[in-house]
Amino acid sequence: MATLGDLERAVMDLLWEHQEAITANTLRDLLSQRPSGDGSATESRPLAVTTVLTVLSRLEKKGLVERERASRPHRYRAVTTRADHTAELMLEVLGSATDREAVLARFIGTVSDGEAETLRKLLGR
Amino acid sequence: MATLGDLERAVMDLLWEHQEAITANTLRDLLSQRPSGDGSATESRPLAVTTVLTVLSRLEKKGLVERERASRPHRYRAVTTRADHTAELMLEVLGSATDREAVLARFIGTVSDGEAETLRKLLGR
DNA sequence: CGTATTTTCTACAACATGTAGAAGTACTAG
DNA sequence: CTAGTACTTCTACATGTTGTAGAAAATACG
Repeated sequence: MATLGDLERAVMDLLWEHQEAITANTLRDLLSQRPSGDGSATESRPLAVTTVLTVLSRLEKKGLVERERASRPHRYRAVTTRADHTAELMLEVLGSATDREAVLARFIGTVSDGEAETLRKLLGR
Repeated sequence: MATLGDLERAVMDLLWEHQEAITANTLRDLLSQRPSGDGSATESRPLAVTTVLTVLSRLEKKGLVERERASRPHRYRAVTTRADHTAELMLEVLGSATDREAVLARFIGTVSDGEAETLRKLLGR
């Protein structure tokens, strides 16, 4: 599976938020603003741009990101939307099971009421 | 997330197949029979029993396996069913999304017809 | 008690990820 | 065209995870 590390994840989140392709420098700036998830006011030193670039090429290799090599500071964008990506992951997980129906049963049984309602709507009753 | 390696996965698959708790030695034997997934006729890869034991304690630490320390050759069993585990994973993935509805929409859109039918039944009021 | 079995400790190679300096390439102002 | 600047690619290392197993310790059996 394509499991992402924390930084990779943070980068993808930013790319998913921006429909426009953005540069590594922009990403670095955005990353330095964003608190590192745990809520602690860790005003840590910003990442080196090379760090961001490394992560971006890794994400590119994984097929999650593509870059415009044309524009001088290369611009990067997510290949899929976050929703697509997440749905794909879910399908991948589901696909790994031999007993799909049983999985779906547990899944439905645990999902929130609101989500169940959403699903009902989506499945067009 | 709790991502499993190939061997860990193979061990879990075997434990999930056996409702009875089984020993590391039994597992090793079962593993040596099982072809390594890729279909190649790679016969016999006799793992050392310590290897299996290491993997089992890691899985125990991850909370996926529990062991009966009482019986002399310890016996191991999966804590949850495979279906439960898979459904949990799916929920975890879904939970990581900010736009749950969108994810569910893609998910439903991609699931096979049969599965959609199953879901309809499961959600059936 | 001595030996065979079982379990735990310790170790290492390979890979993934976070991190970034060094070195190379290209673009712009003179 | 040239030097300096901006950008990209290479290379490197620390840490953590997983596959793999020998060495050492614990336990059971005769």
